Amino acid sequence: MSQKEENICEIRYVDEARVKSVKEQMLKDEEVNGLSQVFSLLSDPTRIRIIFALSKKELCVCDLSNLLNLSISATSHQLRILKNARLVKYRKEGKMVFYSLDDRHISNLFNEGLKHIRE
Amino acid sequence: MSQKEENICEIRYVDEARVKSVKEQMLKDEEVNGLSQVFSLLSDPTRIRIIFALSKKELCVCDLSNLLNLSISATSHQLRILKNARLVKYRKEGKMVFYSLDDRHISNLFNEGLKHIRE
DNA sequence: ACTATATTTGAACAATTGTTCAAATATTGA
DNA sequence: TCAATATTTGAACAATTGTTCAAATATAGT
Repeated sequence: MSQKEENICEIRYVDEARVKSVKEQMLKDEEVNGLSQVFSLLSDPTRIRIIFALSKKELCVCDLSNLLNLSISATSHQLRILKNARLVKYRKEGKMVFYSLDDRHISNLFNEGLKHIRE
Repeated sequence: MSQKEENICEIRYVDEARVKSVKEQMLKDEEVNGLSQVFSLLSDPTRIRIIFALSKKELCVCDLSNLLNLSISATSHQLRILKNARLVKYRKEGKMVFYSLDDRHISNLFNEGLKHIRE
């Protein structure tokens, strides 16, 4: 985040008014970080497949692992990340833990992404 | 991507029908990769700010660099990534290069993300 | 209590990525 | 052609991240 001042085009920029105008509308840091976090969560292929699967059905770790052809450990690690971000919730039934989606916004975001790539 | 078979819950999974049903609806690899790429592009704070800025106004590299308080080099690197992904386009005017958004889907995705974090 | 099953967790490793620095292009005006 | 400005590029470095492996919990049945 730190950089030398002389490297930031401080000499003369072309349209000061334009820069100022955009600067005033610019997103707050917390908004930028929030966006970054959500998009990061959705940027991993494994998590994408998990979210898609859970959008269809509630599944236990073992079923998910099988479905995704992924080790149980890796599946669990990713589920924890999604759980911490409150994108999924879980329910215990005996030894098994069932996961399901826990965010009504995420499907919209996800589908908007699908729309984009299918164009 | 490679893992030992015995680690993938091959012994017995609980609801074979459920797994099968989801498996049949599962996203294609290319769709997963496509989604991953788009969300990755949107997951970096600097690129988020660039996209937001360009959604307001066409800007040259120098102006953008100034606006973001980022080195010109770093700005240019990120612009190239966005250009390669066809999210931004550019226009040369003398020594200067002006960038602007080049994807009508991206604003929707972006705004859906904003909706999510603002909830 | 003991065993088997289901899941979680921590450490380590490899791969990816964003920024910096230095050098290279590109364009304009003198 | 020379100097100045605007941008691009490549290499290197640090930081982040996803998977694996091994070990730890947790739960149920015997």
